[in-house]
Amino acid sequence: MAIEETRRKILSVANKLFSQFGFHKTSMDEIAKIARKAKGSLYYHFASKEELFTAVVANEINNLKTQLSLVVSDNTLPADEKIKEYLIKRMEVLYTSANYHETLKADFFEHFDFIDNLRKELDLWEKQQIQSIIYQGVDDNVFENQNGNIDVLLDVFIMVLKGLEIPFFLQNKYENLRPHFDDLLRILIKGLGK
Amino acid sequence: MAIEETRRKILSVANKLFSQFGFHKTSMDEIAKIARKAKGSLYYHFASKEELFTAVVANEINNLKTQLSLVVSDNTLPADEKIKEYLIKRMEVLYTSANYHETLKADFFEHFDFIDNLRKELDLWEKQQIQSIIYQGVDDNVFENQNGNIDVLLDVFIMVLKGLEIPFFLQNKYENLRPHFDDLLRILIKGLGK
Amino acid sequence: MAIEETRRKILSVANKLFSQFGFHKTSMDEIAKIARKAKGSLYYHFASKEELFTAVVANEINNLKTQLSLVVSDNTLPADEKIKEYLIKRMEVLYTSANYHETLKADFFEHFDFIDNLRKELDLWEKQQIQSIIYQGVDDNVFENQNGNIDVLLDVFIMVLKGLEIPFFLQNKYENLRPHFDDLLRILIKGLGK
Amino acid sequence: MAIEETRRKILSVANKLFSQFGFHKTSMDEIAKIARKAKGSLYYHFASKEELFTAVVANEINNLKTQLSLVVSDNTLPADEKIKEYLIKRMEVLYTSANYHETLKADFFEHFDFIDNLRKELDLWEKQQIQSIIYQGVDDNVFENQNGNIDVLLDVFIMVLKGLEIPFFLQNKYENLRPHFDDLLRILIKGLGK
DNA sequence: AATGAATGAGCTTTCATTCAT
DNA sequence: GATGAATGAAAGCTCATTCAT
Repeated sequence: MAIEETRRKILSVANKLFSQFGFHKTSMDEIAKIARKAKGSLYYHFASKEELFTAVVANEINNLKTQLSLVVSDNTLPADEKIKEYLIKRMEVLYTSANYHETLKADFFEHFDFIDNLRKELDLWEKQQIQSIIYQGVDDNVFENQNGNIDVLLDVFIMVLKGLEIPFFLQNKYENLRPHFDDLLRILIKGLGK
Repeated sequence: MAIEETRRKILSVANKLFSQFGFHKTSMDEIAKIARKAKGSLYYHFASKEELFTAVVANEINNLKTQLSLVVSDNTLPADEKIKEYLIKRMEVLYTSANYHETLKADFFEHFDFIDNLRKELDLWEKQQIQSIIYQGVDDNVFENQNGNIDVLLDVFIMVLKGLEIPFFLQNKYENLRPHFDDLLRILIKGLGK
Repeated sequence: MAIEETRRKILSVANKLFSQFGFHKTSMDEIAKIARKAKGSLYYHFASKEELFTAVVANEINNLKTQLSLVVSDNTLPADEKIKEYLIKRMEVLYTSANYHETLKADFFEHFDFIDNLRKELDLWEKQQIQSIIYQGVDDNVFENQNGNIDVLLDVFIMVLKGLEIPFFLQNKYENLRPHFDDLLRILIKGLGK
Repeated sequence: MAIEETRRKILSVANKLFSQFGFHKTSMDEIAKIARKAKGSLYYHFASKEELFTAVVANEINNLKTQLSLVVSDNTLPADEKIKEYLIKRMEVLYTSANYHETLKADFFEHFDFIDNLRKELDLWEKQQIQSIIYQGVDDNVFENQNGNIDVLLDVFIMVLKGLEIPFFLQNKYENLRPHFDDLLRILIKGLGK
């Protein structure tokens, strides 16, 4: 119990600091001080700064998955609305998952290889989810069949989806652009739809 | 002349290293060593590491603007094709502008204020270019009038545009996704179009 | 215990080097090397070079206060002899407090604000001590009442007192001038006295 | 002419900057920039930073000597008033000779050997001046003969004189203490006098 | 399980000085 | 006489990591 408590405390403080100041500008020293733990303790629980950061990000990815699963498995929604819900929920969760942004930094920008696996796993998982929605949409005659070339449609959609992470969240334009959400989705769905 | 040569050499080496290793992992020491200049010389020409980085990015932004201007001012293209060309050219230039990616890091990620102005200026400039294309498209009856609410359309388009920077280039998926370009554009244009 | 040992070792080496070469010409590198500690260790114990220097000076000031207190509280001495003893003891202690001289540099010369507080505190403390001696002297009818304007007398005396720090010690003229001490004091006391 | 003009300009700017920021915190770069001269020009006229500083100080010492000579050679004054005038004039000139203070720093504190000669020369010169005043005073029966031991009296007086440089000027207490001047002098003269 | 003192490699930056022109 | 580009040694400081306890 005590050990779990310490680990949790460290993770919690690390989460806050990494998201506030970024990976580089957050030092192990500061995490230790704010968590009221010895610096050595951080290394007892996490082999390195990178591993600590990875653990923090893993937490948020799990949270994102949980939330999105609820949408995907909601069978009361038609495919076009479901994909809209998926997008909105995704944005909302990411908006509060500050460290996932750090993942972006790490993965895209800083060439932090140590985060790669988490990213790739999530990418794959999301692709599967959206695939299932699109298949549902094609089955239900909501989406165009795309001449059977659904994989391309899927790739494009994911591409846009992930692309939106940046302007929406990293630039802190969520509030500004939230009102345009419907327009965006209309255009995307129209592009997808029959 | 000699001074220009030195400056160019430093910029050139800095460009290569920054794009290869990122801002943080590139040290002034290494830039100096590879450029075969004294470390002090870097500081003679650039007041700080940040200023050197800024100069590198400014170069690439100017290059990007020059290339895009050619597309925008090409009056032989209809609006829908012009916007397609704009997007493609943008991707191509960015693909070879490795340090613009560093800008992204700087701006989005590390909150490097010193790059802010360059980014904002470019954002504004691009918005104006695309605005002119969309207006042309509405005038020529190629795009829907959007009930006169062209600004929203503009915001959404730019949002997608900028969002695409990430998955396409920073993940080095350019080659993978290049074949899907037409599909993406079809969907986007269809979303925009009448 | 170990930590105290390390701290003391650093302080001791810093004391020696600062007094020998001055604040500027003593580098943290050299202190570390001579103390056989890692440079990082200096920064573990002292946040900055300035703080280390301040700690060194604080030590000497405390020592000075302790020594002078013995004189002031010695009630077997009449005021004129006590003030003479005070002056002599002051000179003697300062003569071996090489880094207090650095304080002078810091305070007077280099305008090092970070030493200001220590200096001011000491100034105030000394003023109080001497004030008590002079009051005693006036009470005991050893010193002239100065028409009740003792503060002026006090200021002048302290002025001379502090002024003497320089020629006596910083110019290493202690040995040369030590023999003239009695003459100096005779003149000063005569100036003060009835 | 032009060459003299350049030299003068450099000296003038150096004087201002050294006195404002001190020797260490004034860089050759800044002197060159403010003097609107190339850095290389400073080295054409002065072999090193130290030599430039020395030249600046030499100027002020000459000025001090000139002013004090006027007092010493004024034969209308009795010795006690002359010594008072000497002290006052000395203070006044020093108060406006900011770089002489730097000399003090350099000589006393920073162990700048390169300034030593100037200091020693001035010390000797002043000792001669004051000696002549005291001899005049003894001759005129204004000062006590001190049992023929005038050298001691001389040393003590110079000691106090130089000691006063610090509290009066370097601590910027000139204005504060100017009103106490008469009291100080009264005490000193009383100590010296019959 | 936890501590925290100690480490050392690495960083950016400063600046007096040199020298070809 | 004057320039200013170039130098390189040195400085203060940071921080992830280790390890004896």
